[in-house]
Amino acid sequence: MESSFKERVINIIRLIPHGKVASYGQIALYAGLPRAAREVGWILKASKDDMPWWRVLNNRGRISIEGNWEADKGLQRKLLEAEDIEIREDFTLDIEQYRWRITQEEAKKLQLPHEAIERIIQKYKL
DNA sequence: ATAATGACATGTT
DNA sequence: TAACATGCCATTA
Repeated sequence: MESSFKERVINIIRLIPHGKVASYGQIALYAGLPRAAREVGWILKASKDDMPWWRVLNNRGRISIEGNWEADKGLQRKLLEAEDIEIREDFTLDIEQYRWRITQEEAKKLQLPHEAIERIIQKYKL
């Protein structure tokens, strides 16, 4: 089953350009469910082959993959470093320095909910 | 149908 | 700054 929320999340993540990153909550906000950061994680896990999953981090600038994902954790750092993003020893980074911001044109093209647009403007200064 | 879980976020200590 | 609590909501059990 494919919810429109899921499709929006996938489309949004695909817009993140080389060398930029976004947080789970930020993606959820763009997709219209501001408090559904965890769902973005679910979608990433299920569709990691269809999008640049490594450009999505938690809002504290930390690579969140733990446990069984240890292998991918190292891979994520490698992929980010390959895009000239500096990662510290403890897998953290200065997310604000690299945070991607959606453009009005992109938001319009994705037909994001009007509510979402307002929240984006308020929080991330679209 | 209810309860637990999770690649999270935010506010309070 | 870091640990803990609470909120979220789709997915699992």
